Amino acid sequence: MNLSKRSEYALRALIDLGIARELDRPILQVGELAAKEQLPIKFLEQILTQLRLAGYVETKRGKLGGYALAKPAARIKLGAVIRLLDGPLAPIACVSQTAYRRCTCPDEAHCGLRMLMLDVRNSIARILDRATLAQIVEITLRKMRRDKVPVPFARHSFGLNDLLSATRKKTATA
Amino acid sequence: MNLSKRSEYALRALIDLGIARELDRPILQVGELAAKEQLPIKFLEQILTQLRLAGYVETKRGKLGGYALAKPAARIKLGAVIRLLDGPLAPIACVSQTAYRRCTCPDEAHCGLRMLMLDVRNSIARILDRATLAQIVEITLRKMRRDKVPVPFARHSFGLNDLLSATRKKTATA
DNA sequence: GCCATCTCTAGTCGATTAGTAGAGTATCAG
DNA sequence: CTGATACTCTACTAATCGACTAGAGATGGC
Repeated sequence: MNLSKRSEYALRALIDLGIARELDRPILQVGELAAKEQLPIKFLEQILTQLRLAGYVETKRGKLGGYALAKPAARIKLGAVIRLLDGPLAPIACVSQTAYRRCTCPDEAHCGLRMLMLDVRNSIARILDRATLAQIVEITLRKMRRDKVPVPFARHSFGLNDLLSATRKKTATA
Repeated sequence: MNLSKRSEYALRALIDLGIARELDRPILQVGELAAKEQLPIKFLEQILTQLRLAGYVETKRGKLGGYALAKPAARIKLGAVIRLLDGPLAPIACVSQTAYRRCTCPDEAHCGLRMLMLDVRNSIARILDRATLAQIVEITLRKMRRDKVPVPFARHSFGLNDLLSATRKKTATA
């Protein structure tokens, strides 16, 4: 019943991107993400590319480039992300809704194991297909604030870039 | 979120043993099990040995030997069987109750992914740790009878052995 | 044009999965 | 007591997968 590292890293990165956007830092570089989550940078890069091809993130190259969510966090279902990277949620293929495959048991309709696993798969899918990135981000932020933990990606180091983008934003929304 | 073939075969074999016992055929040979479930015989043998070492089945060697459940089906929790063969139920180690291990995320208490996966793991465990072999066997048998499907392992071929054991049984219970 | 950043392709290395093979040992019928 | 039958134990393997690593290439801002 394992989640692969691939999926784990993908979700952690997406959550970070969601948090960052919430804090008005829509773009993060792969290096920042890797540092914050302690992930191997090149591996994470691959994963982000996969997320890009699937339309979850978009990228900007060159200086001040990076990765950003490509759509509203509320429209990113975590189940779909896991399916993209790890394949079906179902423990065995004969109970998968999205990638059904017959198993070797002689009579599927009366297979006790199948009934049980169908139950498990529905339970997993109910959670993961309902959960959106926005929900996770919101809960995470709320918990961090409640516990007075420093929130990541907040712009505490005011370098030139930060000042510039802050100014740009203010004038834009004004 | 995969169940390994190992676990799948183990559960199918246990269910068969449970059904067989219910039909007064407490002992099945590995060949019968493999034939009914279409499994590679030597692989299944290995798995059954593992189940024996863990106390789920017991064996009789020699002619008329085979495998039988070593305890009441009601006391066999399917979650425990899967844990034995596949390891923890949890999708990631940092939410496992039986085999917790810290993950690399910087702050476990405020990790959104962890909260989500904890939910998933509890959901899986709730099903698999409650489900007993007896329940599965009962449901399976009921379904097969309701649909008038021929029940496996019923003694329809009356060979000498069957007659003998039937007689023995009658005299014993009389 | 320079540098930071993403992009693409390939390779690596160990672990795991799903088996096979075969000699050994216990049991029971006859 | 002997032979057939069935489990037991150890070893091996081939393929796949998971989790990276490496490095040259493309792109964009300044």
